[in-house]
Amino acid sequence: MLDDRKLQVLRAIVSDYVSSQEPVGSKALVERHNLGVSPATVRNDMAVLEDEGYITQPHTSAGRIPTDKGYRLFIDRLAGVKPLSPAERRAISTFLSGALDLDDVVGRTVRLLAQVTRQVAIVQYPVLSSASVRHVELVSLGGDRVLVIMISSTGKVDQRPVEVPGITEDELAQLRGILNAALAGTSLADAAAALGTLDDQLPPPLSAAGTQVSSALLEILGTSTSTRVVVGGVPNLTRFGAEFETTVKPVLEALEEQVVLLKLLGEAATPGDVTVRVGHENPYRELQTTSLVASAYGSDGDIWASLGVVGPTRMDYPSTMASVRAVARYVGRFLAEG
Amino acid sequence: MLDDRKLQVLRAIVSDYVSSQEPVGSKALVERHNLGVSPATVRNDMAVLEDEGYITQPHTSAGRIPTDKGYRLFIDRLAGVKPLSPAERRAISTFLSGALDLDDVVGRTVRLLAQVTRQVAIVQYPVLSSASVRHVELVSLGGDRVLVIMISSTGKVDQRPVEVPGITEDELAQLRGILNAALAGTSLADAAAALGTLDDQLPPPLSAAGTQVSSALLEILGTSTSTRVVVGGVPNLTRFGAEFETTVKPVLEALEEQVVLLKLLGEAATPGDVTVRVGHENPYRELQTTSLVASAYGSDGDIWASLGVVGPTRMDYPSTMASVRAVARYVGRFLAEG
DNA sequence: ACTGGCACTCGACCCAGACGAGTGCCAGTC
DNA sequence: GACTGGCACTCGTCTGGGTCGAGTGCCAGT
Repeated sequence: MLDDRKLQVLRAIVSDYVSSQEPVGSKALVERHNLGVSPATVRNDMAVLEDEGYITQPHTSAGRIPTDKGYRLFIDRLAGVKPLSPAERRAISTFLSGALDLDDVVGRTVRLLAQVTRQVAIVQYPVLSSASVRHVELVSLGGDRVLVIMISSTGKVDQRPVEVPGITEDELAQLRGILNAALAGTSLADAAAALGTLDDQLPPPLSAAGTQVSSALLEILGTSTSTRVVVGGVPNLTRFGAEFETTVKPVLEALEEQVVLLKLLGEAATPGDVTVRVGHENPYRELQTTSLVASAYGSDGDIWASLGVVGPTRMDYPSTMASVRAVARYVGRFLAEG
Repeated sequence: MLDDRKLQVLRAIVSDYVSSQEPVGSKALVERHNLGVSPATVRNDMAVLEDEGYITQPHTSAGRIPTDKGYRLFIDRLAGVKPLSPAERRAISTFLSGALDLDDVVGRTVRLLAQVTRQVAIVQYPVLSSASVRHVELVSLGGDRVLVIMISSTGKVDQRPVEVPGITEDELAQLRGILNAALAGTSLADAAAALGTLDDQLPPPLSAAGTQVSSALLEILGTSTSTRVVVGGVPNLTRFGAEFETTVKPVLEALEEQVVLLKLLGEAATPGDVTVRVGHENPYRELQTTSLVASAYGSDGDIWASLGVVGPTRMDYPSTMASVRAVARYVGRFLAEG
């Protein structure tokens, strides 16, 4: 059905179209890639590829452009891995040195990814159900208010204020000790359970406060497994194409929806490997004119979160995939050491 | 020079152009606003207004559009305050109820502002040199690493890891006590000074650790006076106009530059009042096709930070200004109570 | 000081024609 | 049977000319 040369033709179409943004015809194809056959032959091959749904014509007298299905085939079977340029390699291996804290790491990562891929970059804050509670802190805010702080083993800090009428500093210290004894070192998943049994065991003067505090902690644990994402490189969308209001607006809207982005990245969950969703393979209508290239990152098969880029379906998949993979690996390694 | 009617003509031009986005001619003006004079008269007035630089013609056979100078005059002398609609009023007074923490407050604010103004909203995290240190916390991360955490009276939490070789839990507790005794309750500005004198007074076993920790605290104090900004409503830029690559891209780029945004908002520092920068009044070239409407927010003359919106110069100034002012006031009040 | 009238400008729109890239098909060749 | 050269055909893009009309500036008249 699809012999070797037809695949080669498809590959040539994809690569020409990606670089020129214009429908590619048989003659130009033969000229630029030495296929060893005449334009007429290529035309026949193209007709077959079109029948099979891999390419399409915008209009009768124009060249062909790849369909989503065509890109898919290209990615699965035709894309060689394009090695990173030395400059990119260098940028990736140095961009995190000197990072201050987690915010800084994520911020730098998103900027780097946007820069090397020239697409919109999306980075999810690391979160690990396998992470553990490092420390719980209770701080009196004066009056009846107490700030509950939880620090996880990733260095992430969450806080939440609660109302605890009439608690003394001593009681606070006591409660702090009990909480840390019970929670410190437990995984985030176990911590929730531990909190449940804890409530009953508190001495009466603390029980009211304990209920308040542990419900705050539960909230923190809850939100802490669905973290934020950060987006960068939005200006790159301007290279998207002419149709502004119709094409770019939905994408911008999707990018402001944390929930959508989280789901999107969440589904790209195999670490080490790069997941690509081309156009309509994407479940979100707003993003069906785009492709997502994403990868999970983590350490030793332990997935922390995902990152990736979103761009027009006509993107340079080989190098984008290479960049995303490289960045994901590097961030994983950096955070594991850090 | 500019008699009453000429000003009225300018006002009419601005308001018509803002709503129609198209150059407005003398005839249409007379029809829509009952100026009581003929188109020819209006034309004469327009000629004067054009001489003075308040309006301009895109091309010879077109109507007039306001210049930046025209908008400026409009804002200073002609814009009546447009009262908020009941729906807006309601939205503004309820959008913060149930906010969880500072992130949530800022996030909700930026969304609200973007929604009611239909522009790009920018909200700066509250920061107060007049704020004080609520609490300093040191948490051992295992090994030689210690996490330094500072909580300010706004509820903002900053952290930074430091290397402190061979410190014991006891010493950590001791240091924590000393630091809190010295810093808790002092303003962020005074805290830096207090840290300086503290170093000398530490008992020898703590002095090495103390140096590390206090330099981390100084960093936190430093960054804590120049906080982050959050941007929302970017999809609203699609209503900007046709010229995409040339007009919108620079704006998008500016919006990704935290530094630029901070400076921009920083200059809009009078609380309670709304500052407007029209087009070229703006120091940043990327934003000279836009207007900024901003206001500081705070409590009792105590400025915490600023918020505002960025949009095309042809925006509805009266209602945008009303919305920004209302939101700024409400957030200030909310945070003061909260 | 205002108005009605008039000549003028110039962008927007429409139409027709030329151009050319690209196609599909077919008969011919290796 | 696979490939090729040739050819008629399609159709989007570009160009140029012509019309239309909104809007202007100016001027003479009230």
